[in-house]
Parts: sequence; structure tokens; C-alpha cells
Amino acid sequence: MSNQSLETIELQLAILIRRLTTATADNRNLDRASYLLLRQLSDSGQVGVKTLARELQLDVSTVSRQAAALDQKKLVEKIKDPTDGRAFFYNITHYGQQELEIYRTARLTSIERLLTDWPDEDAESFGRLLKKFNQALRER
Amino acid sequence: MSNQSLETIELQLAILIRRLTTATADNRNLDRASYLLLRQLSDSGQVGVKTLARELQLDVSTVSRQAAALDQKKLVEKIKDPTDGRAFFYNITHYGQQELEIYRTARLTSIERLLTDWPDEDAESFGRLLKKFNQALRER
DNA sequence: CATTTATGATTGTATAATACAACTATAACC
DNA sequence: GGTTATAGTTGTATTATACAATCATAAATG
Repeated sequence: MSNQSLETIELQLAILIRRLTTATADNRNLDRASYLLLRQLSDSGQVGVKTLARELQLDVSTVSRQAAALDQKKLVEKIKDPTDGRAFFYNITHYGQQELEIYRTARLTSIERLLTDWPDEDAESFGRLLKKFNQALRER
Repeated sequence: MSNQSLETIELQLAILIRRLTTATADNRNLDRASYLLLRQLSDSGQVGVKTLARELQLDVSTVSRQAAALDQKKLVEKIKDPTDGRAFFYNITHYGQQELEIYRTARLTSIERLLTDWPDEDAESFGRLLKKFNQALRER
């Protein structure tokens, strides 16, 4: 790998993360943290915070608070595990599913706006490489 | 642009930002915020917080605090603007320059480790596309 | 030239996202 | 049945950020 490429990636990642931290701070609906948690629940529902924390690679305490916040807003419901007195399941609610879709669509739209004049090939590569990079981070 | 690409980018960006927020939280030297500020000072030194805030697209108050922290650690020095009683310059110190290099090298190394078996072409594209995306974000 | 307005910077306050440590309640193990 | 492990929550701390208020000085205005 050329050193030039490496240096570009290093700097641009630093910039990107700062930019996105700021940019996504200004939403009134779902905050970024809740978004991924809600997505995860929408997919692999019927799990507790421990499992979610593992899947999302976050501390259990973090997920516990985020899940409590979603519960508060009626986006999920917390159900006692009948077979284990310590454990709970979370289920996304119908309302949660709707809100998730709304938020996701808004995100898609705003990203689409950023990419308006990108060649298809660039958009395709960017998605693929982001995914590949995340994979590498996850396995690290 | 295919909807598939868009959806991939949307999700992978959300994951990336979470991952990097966490991953870079555990360094003892320079925190991420200081890093970009210090880089900026290393390049375009002799400017005050207002200019820095504009360049970094951050609120002035944020930069003011970050700069104060760098000053505290002797990584920069704060100099009164002789021509304007309200204003200051910041200059990176020799020590600051050294620390910046050390930190940057460490970052390069850890990213390089992630990309070990990436084809050159992928690394090159990833850097180029990140930069392009940041550009789009900046101009938004 | 005196008053008002604009500007550079700092500080107070608030919020979001996170981790680690301490704790509670229940289950599993021997 | 006592000890250890596990699911989850809560207390506390840190980092990064923004917005609003404030301070001091400079610039503009009449």
C-alpha cells in the first residue's frame, strides 16, 4: 500500500468522524445512538441488553441506558423473560418501527443529496470499502 | 446511483462513526479533538481561535477550550496580537510538533495494521472517496 | 470625540455518547 | 444451602460539542 494512500485515509478518517459527530447532533427525532440500537432490535429482536451489547460492541451499561431511553419513548417494549428472572427481552413497537423508517429515510435522503453527482461506480466502491473497513475494525 | 449503494453507505457510515468514537477514546496522549487542532496549527500557524474555528468548522467556544488545553500541556503557545488588544495567535511549540508526529505515526501504524491485506487499489480508492465525501460534507 | 455597535475571546451551562466500577437480584453449581 | 456466575441497572467520570451570556477592545457614527 502506498504511503500516500495511508496518509490520506488517516487524515480523512479523522476529519470524517469529527464532521459526522457534529452533523448528526442536530436531529430532534432519533439520536444516532438510538438509531443503531433500534435497527438492531428491528432485525434481531427478542434479545436482552447483554446480547445487544455484544452485537453492537458496546458496554452493557451503555446499551442498558439507551434501551431504557427507547422504552421511555415507547419505541420498544421491555418484556420479562419468563424462563429467567434476571433477564429481559426488548421488542420494537409498531410505533418504533414507523419512527425508524422515518428516520432512516431522512438519513438516506440527506446522504443522497451529498452524492448527487457522484458516478455510480464511486458510490458503489465507497459503500463496499466502508463495509470492508468496518469489518476490519470489528475483527481487530 | 443504485439504492443498494446508498443504503450500504448510510448504514456503514453510522457503524463507522460509532466504532471510531469508541476506538479512539482510549488514548492517553493526544485526544482526537486536539489532534486536528494541532495539525491545523502546525500548518496554518499564527492564527486565533476565530480563524481556527472557521477552518475546522467548529464553534469558537469549542476551539477556545481545546486551544486552552493544548496551551496548558505546552503543546502550543498563546501570543498576544500586538496590533489588536482583543486577539491572540497560537503557535505550535517544538514539543507540540514532536508530540504531533508521535501521535500521527501511531495512528498511521494502527490503520496500516487494519489494511494489511487490502489491495493497493482499494486503499487508494478508499482514501480518495473519503476525501471526496468530506469535501461534499464541507460544502453542504 | 463620545457613544454605540461590532468583534475576538472566554466562560457558564447543557447535552450526547460512552466506559468502568459498584451494586442488586436471580440462577447455576457442587 | 452456600458460593460463584450472570443479567441488568445505577453512580460517576470523561470527551466532544453547541449556544448563550459576558468581557474587553476596536471600529463606526453622528
